[in-house]
Amino acid sequence: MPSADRRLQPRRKPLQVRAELTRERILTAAAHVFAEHGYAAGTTNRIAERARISIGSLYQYFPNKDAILAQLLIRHIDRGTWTGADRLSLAPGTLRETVQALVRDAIDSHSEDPQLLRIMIEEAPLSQDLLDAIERHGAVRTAQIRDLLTRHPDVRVGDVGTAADLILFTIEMNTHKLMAAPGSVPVETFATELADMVTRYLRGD
Amino acid sequence: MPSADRRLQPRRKPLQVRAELTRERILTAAAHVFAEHGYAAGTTNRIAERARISIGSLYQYFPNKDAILAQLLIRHIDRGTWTGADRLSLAPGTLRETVQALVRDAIDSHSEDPQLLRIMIEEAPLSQDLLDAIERHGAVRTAQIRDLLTRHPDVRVGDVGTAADLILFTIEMNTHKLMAAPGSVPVETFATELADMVTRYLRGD
DNA sequence: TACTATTGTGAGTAATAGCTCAGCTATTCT
DNA sequence: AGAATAGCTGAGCTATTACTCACAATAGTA
Repeated sequence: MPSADRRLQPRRKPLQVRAELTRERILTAAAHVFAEHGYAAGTTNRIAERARISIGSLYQYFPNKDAILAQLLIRHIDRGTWTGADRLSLAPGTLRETVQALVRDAIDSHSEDPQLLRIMIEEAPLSQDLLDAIERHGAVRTAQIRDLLTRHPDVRVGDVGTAADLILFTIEMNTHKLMAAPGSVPVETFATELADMVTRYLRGD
Repeated sequence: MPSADRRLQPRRKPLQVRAELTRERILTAAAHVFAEHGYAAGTTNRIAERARISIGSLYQYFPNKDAILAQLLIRHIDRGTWTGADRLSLAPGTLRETVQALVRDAIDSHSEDPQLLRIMIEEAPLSQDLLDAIERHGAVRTAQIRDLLTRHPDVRVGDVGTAADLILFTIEMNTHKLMAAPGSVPVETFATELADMVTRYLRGD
């Protein structure tokens, strides 16, 4: 763990303001390009063109194409769009309310840029470093939910760890499918049913 | 629907036995190569090399790279690995037994070559034709499950259509995750919990 | 054996995309 | 102002890969 993957590190640190701006333009452009064309067809030249900077500048701040998507993904995670439910560890409430909040947080995290998120989830060539980071993050969330389930009086489930994994993944993937599709299903209905399923499961028979 | 996507049609029909053999070798090799290297890195030259035929022969039976993966996917669907639960439409039994059978069928369909299936699901560049075929197939399955739910006396759910979508997708994705990961979770435990979740949901409060 | 149709070959082509580098411009420092 | 540093440029290099085509080999037929 002492030596991080150099292939994801920038080759130059932006010191001046305009440099930081350039970096931002690259990331913004990349988000648009990846969302629109997908990862493979989202070429670095296209990104540079959209950012209105030269291809050379792009490679001043990102050592390779993968690093750009990695940065976008890390930002998304850090920004808390995947961790919006942290507060739930502390907040009380009925089981149904709690689960509904989980579902709503998932929907929120997918609302910002569903297309980009789809690309990152489905097409990104994830490096081991990035996978580890995501894995660690997932472990934290699972632990939080496990605590929550353990504490809640209404939860009656065999193994709390398995249950935490199961409901987190189920909520995440169903939400992903819901938001990625072009409004084919009424959001409210689906969200309610999803919350119902999880709630009934956690309550036991 | 009268004009199928020509880009997926072979340019020559195998008439002799050795030709059919060659075609088979290509598909077998492609399955291995895609599973091992992924779709992008699974080059046509690598496939030909593994099949021990020339790259030219490969392009005699498949017009392009996409068509090879498409053929593998179509085979998988036709082979019934995704339709193993058809019999459930007729078979009676308790709700829990029925759901458990659904889960087991899903696991079976993912057992054969989980890596290849992962590639096909996550990395395949699906043509519209192929998407339509999958869509149609999915609609059939959903209809079957909807019928099943409608008929079963123990099912108490608001909208049967939404419920069918929800449980099919949930079972499919959870199974996919379970089988794609290298035995990180005990299969039996997870399968039981998954079946429990779906069963409790369908039974209503 | 001679003829034809089918099948197989693999060096080579065309297109694409990630990425470099020598030189230029802008900003900061003294 | 002049020097030093930081930032920017974009033509083009290098590598890769899907795919072609002129030809060779094999199988079927009489």
